[in-house]
Amino acid sequence: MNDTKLRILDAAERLFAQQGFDVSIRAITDEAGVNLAAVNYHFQSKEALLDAIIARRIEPVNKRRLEMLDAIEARTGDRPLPLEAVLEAFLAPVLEAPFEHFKPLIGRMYSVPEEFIKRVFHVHLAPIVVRFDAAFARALPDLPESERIWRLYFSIGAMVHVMNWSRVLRPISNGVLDPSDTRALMRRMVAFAAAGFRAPVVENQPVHRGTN
Amino acid sequence: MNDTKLRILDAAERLFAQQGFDVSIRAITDEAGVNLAAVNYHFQSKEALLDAIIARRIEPVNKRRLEMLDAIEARTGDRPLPLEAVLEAFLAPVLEAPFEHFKPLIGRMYSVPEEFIKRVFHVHLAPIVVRFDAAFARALPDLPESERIWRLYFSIGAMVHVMNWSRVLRPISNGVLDPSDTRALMRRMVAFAAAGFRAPVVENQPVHRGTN
DNA sequence: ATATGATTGAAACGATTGTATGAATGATAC
DNA sequence: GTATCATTCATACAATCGTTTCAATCATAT
Repeated sequence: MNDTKLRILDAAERLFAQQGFDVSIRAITDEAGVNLAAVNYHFQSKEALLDAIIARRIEPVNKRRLEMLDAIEARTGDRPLPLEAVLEAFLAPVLEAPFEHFKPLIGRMYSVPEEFIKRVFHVHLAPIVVRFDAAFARALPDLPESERIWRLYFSIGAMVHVMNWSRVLRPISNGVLDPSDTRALMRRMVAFAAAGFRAPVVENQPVHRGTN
Repeated sequence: MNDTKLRILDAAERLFAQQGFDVSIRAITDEAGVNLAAVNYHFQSKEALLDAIIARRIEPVNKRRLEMLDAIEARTGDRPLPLEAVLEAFLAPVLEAPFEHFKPLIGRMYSVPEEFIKRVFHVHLAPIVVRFDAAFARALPDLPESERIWRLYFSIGAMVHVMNWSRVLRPISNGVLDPSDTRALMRRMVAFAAAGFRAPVVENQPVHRGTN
């Protein structure tokens, strides 16, 4: 790939992750050390640049997620899929992605349902969600569909929230939370989500209010 | 309160919830049917207006959360706090808030850790989190502190994510998810988070990869 | 009725935004 | 070496931004 084009991608990714998606093109080209017009030359517009940045990082992560899921299904045969393994296939490639600014970048992306993000969702996210929902159905055949999808979204929410606050979790928790240990974080999240997925389905009655 | 000031608050809240925080002051004053200069007259700046909008909605919700927690503690005495009830006190006032644009508004707010949102966090959110963390500690006395705080953040993430995507959850789930039934949603989330809180603490070893 | 202070109004400010233009420079093929 | 195409450059454009100014209008108290 062209050198300036790469420099723009890297600089824009860095600034988007640090300051949000409303960084000016001038700030990007300054950071990249290239001319102002280079963005509209190599990409058509600022929005297309953003698409390219997201795609560059999401694609390999999604590829890894599907690879891990394929491996699980291959070695499981016709038996129910192991829930923790499916969760790991869904979470680990994201939480442990080797891209420096991936967490805040994706965290911001997930949380701003503007027009452009709906497009990103349909292109990059929806196929993954559909594929994994089928896997969760195979892991929990007795769980009703709506309950299963709700719990998948709860799990995604936990993941996104940690990505979003990864830079501030340590200070605001007085150092108790350490998001840099991605392996331990992944195990914690898998344990939490797996238990949530296996929770008894709530009936149409008030929640328990008595003793523990 | 002054009429124009109220109209600005309502219009800005509506537009912020619908379009995000980068709505122009002109769009707000047009929507409110007031003069452009009214925003900088009644509030000092656009940022102060945003503070006022957030505070107006968060304060009564937090008040309700603490009331419910107080009631739980009062009727529990020295015994361990009932986990589901504490979760309900934390989640219900948010999920069932009677403000029309509350969900997308708070959803956006939680997910944009800009400078202003750090201030909002310290003013409105941190005291609540500290208070409820103590309650969760009383509900789960054997759960290590770091694990407890992680799981609280996972639960907050599930809540925020649903708030953030409340307007699109139904279409992208083909109508399976219905966020408008806040009572049922609250029960589902309590069941999910409670099970997550009670999950066995993960050891320092790879997650289970074998059969289910 | 008149004075006083609060509020509203129209207009303009300087700064910044994304994008477009056309000349200058670069590299590559013949 | 020269022609051809891709790339870079400085500059300008029109639009929009948050904020300020100051006169006009309103409400209220005396």
